[in-house]
Amino acid sequence: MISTRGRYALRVMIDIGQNQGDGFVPMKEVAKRQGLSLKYLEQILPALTGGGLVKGVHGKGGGYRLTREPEDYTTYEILRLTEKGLEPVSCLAEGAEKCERMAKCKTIAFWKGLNDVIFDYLKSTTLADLMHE
Amino acid sequence: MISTRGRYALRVMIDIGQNQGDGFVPMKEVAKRQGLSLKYLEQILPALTGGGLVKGVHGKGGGYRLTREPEDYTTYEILRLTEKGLEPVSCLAEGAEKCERMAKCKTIAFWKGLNDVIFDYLKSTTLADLMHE
DNA sequence: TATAATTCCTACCGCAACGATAGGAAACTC
DNA sequence: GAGTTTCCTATCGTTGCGGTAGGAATTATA
Repeated sequence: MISTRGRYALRVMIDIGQNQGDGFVPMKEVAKRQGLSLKYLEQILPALTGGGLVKGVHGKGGGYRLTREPEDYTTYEILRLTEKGLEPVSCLAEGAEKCERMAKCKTIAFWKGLNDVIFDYLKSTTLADLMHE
Repeated sequence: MISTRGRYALRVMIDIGQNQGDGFVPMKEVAKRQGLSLKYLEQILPALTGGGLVKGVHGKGGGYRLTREPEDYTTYEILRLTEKGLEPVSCLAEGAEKCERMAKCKTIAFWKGLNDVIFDYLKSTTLADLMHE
């Protein structure tokens, strides 16, 4: 289940892309436009700047800008940075402790297959696709 | 994220299918074979009998049997009965309160698309596929 | 009829994550 | 130095997860 963190991140990225012009978009405005809590968004955005998806500048006249063209972001990377785990089952997650039943597990291939269709979909959709919806 | 309820349900269904012969499979044996808590499984199985996926008989010599052939179960219906919600975002869930932003929401089509690839995958995989893994 | 085995029902519990709210520090502009 | 904005961290109430536990109802067998 995708949480609000990832969903809001997507909406924020769209909003920035549509409003940045050649300046910076302050979160205060995004929060107002999107009807979201500013304080909550402030908690999400450092993950996006940390991943290099947006550039944030402090102070008056500051805010955020995309660092690339919208068609060069996949939804996968936006969600990966903001969600705890995108994998549909915990044993496929990154830092998962190895399951000793893995070898004879009859369901693991099935879960990997599910993981693949999800990741393929997320990697094939760009921010530009969402902006021009 | 699929929880242990759904994952265990899948493993239990496989186990029953492989061990039922022409009798009934007691959960006690399944729990031992699968290394799972009997008490926890007892909590999951009523959902499956309620959905008509297995038949449970009480008492000595009792246990569970599949009600159909393994190729006639999709993983979708097994998970649907045992998981809270399979939808990747809450606004697509069954009893979700309607979002007033739905009309101008730029992400809803994206989420529906994700929902579709997941459901298609789950509906195209049968219990027999898992048993013969 | 008694006993053992099995499903089924319900309550409880500790833990972690979610979805924020809040306060303030740091950085930047004018 | 005043105002604005990002950034960092702490806190909080609620909910769900992953069980444990006890016992009632049902059935076969001795």
